[in-house]
Amino acid sequence: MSYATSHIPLRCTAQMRYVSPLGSLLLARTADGLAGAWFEAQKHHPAAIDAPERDDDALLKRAARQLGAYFEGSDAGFDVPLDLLGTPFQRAVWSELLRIERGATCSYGDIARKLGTPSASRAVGAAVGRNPVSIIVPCHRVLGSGGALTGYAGGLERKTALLRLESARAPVRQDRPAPLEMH
Amino acid sequence: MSYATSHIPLRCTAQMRYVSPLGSLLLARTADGLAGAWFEAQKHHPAAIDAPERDDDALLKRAARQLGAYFEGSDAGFDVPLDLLGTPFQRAVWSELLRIERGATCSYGDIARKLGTPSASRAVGAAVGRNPVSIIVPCHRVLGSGGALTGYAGGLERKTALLRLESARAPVRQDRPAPLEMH
DNA sequence: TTCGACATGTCCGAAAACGGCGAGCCACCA
DNA sequence: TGGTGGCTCGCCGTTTTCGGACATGTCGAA
Repeated sequence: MSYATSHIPLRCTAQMRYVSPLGSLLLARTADGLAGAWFEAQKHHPAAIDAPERDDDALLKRAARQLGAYFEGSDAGFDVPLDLLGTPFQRAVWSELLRIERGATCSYGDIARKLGTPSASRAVGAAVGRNPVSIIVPCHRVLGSGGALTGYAGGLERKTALLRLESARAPVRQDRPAPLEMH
Repeated sequence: MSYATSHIPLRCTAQMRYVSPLGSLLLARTADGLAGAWFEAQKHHPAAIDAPERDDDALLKRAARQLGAYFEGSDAGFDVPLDLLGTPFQRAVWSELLRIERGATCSYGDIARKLGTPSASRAVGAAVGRNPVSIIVPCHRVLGSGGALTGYAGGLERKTALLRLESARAPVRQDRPAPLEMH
């Protein structure tokens, strides 16, 4: 059977919707932790999650609260337990993402080197793109080696907005300052 | 992801071993019912089931008890709730199996015709071979159109033994009466 | 500088292979 | 003749296999 993200929904025990300034997010948890945070209609969004919608779930509520603080500019960070379901390689990549500090960025090749497979930068790109927990697992902090945005499952506009919010010394050209909300 | 039987273990919540006169059976259940009963080392036996071994599970205990009665010759039948995980076609085939009464047999083509796909007898054979719940879902009652045994995931000897136990007017040639246990 | 060729893990679609079949045909024999 | 047994071929759902495509980056050749 495939390892694919499509098997995440099978393990989920509850889900909840959180409305962010950048659009609605679907949060999902397993018995062990937060397993998903997908923008509506983003790439690789799971088809359907066979789990009850629970606005009273403690873990999901905490995640939503911390996301709210994040979007208001707090740099308190996140401490929700995660349950990242994927292949060993993907989990290794996602673990590296968690070590990128707010305001910092790195390249796909940097991660490949840290994992000990320096030629796997392209595979790293694929794995980063499959990150199931947007924002909290900061896949938006990974850029091309030249500083190009190169891609984001939720759309490049959201990636730009997140980096700007984090005051990253963004290698992102901005002709004019744009509002946080996407047009 | 594949529909294959290999995803059954993912849903299982408990397992238990039952020792029958024809060999040891691994019983497994999901939240919804009995999902598997496999002979040791039979064809298509799932690799590993990530669920606790619970000898006190009510549903599994009931299944084991009814299997015990079955092997002692009782014709009380089974009333354990089942959760048969498979493709729509497989589930349709397995449902037909449940309608074959004890002591009766039918052919693969018969089932294909009942399903409205009279030319799919070969596909029926494949589906019957994947039956996850041996004995209780009586896949051993299906023979070739000429009465030949043709196959059994647990081995033809067990198929013969089960039919003999059920006193099916077996189209099975027996040179000499054999004991129920396999040699 | 620019261009092309690779390396790398995983997913996805298409295509081929694989069976717990069964009908039809033919050879062979009383 | 009629019956039997072996062989071939079509059938169809599922599994397996295979070839690209990717949120890239390094290296060598022109």
